[in-house]
Amino acid sequence: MSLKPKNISETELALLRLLWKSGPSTIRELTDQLYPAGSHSEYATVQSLLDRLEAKNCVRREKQGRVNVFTATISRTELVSRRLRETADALCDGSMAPLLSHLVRVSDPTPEEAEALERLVKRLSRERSTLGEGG
Amino acid sequence: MSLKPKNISETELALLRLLWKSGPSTIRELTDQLYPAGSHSEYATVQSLLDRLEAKNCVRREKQGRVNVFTATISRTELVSRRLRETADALCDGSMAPLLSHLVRVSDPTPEEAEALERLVKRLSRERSTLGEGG
DNA sequence: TTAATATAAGGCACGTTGCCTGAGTTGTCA
DNA sequence: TGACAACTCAGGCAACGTGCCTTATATTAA
Repeated sequence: MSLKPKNISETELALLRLLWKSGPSTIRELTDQLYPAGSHSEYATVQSLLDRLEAKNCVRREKQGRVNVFTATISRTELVSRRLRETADALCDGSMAPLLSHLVRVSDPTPEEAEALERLVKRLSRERSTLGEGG
Repeated sequence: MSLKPKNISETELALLRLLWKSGPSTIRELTDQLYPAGSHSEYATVQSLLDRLEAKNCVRREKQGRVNVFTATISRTELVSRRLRETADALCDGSMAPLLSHLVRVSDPTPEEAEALERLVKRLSRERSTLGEGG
């Protein structure tokens, strides 16, 4: 499983965002948020999207009474990590360093942010031992 | 044009990588690198890919004599930038900060790299005025 | 001329994506 | 009981992207 993390489409991501924001939800709750005027067909659309997200190991369904409650099984951070790695692999020979330096350069850093980064780096050198988990 | 920067596929990216490495090239040269045993059909495949890259404003063709010479019109850095922005928009409400802090955390920094980062940050506070070009 | 090479135009099979229909199941209420 | 609503599941469809290929048309060299 999870040999090749399949791509997640825009609409699927919209559902994940809802799940991250609202926590475990039913199809009905998700449909009402994604398609406020949604009828049966929109409901089925959300179901299809959830089916595919489940196949991609991004959500888990759980029968509660007679309804399914869906929970995100992948975190925002995990997806961020995955996308950064994909970018590094595709464009930087797998190295994250160019991404990092690029971000530092273009992230429109105010003086305070630059300071924060500096603090982050300093904190890093203390916490180094507890890290190393790349997700 | 370039309203919505279209996605660039894996194979298209392979061509861009060649153009970045070798500079302006003919279809023949690109085909020989991408499909070492390539015949007519592979040549046409490369042509299709270049057509699409041209439509996406990623390469430019220029007739030199009777052959077309293709040049990348988008840089690796530009693509990195675009992908980071897409990730930030899709997952972090448009903010680059989470990407940055994530990268700092997971980029498996050795003490030397941490130092380098620190230097980067310091250099940043000096160079800040000359930056701000994001695209 | 013939042969080789470059180009252009167009199509094809396959997978993904967003959306939808139809049928069956379960629960509620008169 | 029967009518009705809501939930679920199976399946399909059109549009698009992608990688690949064929055919036809120039252009050049032998």
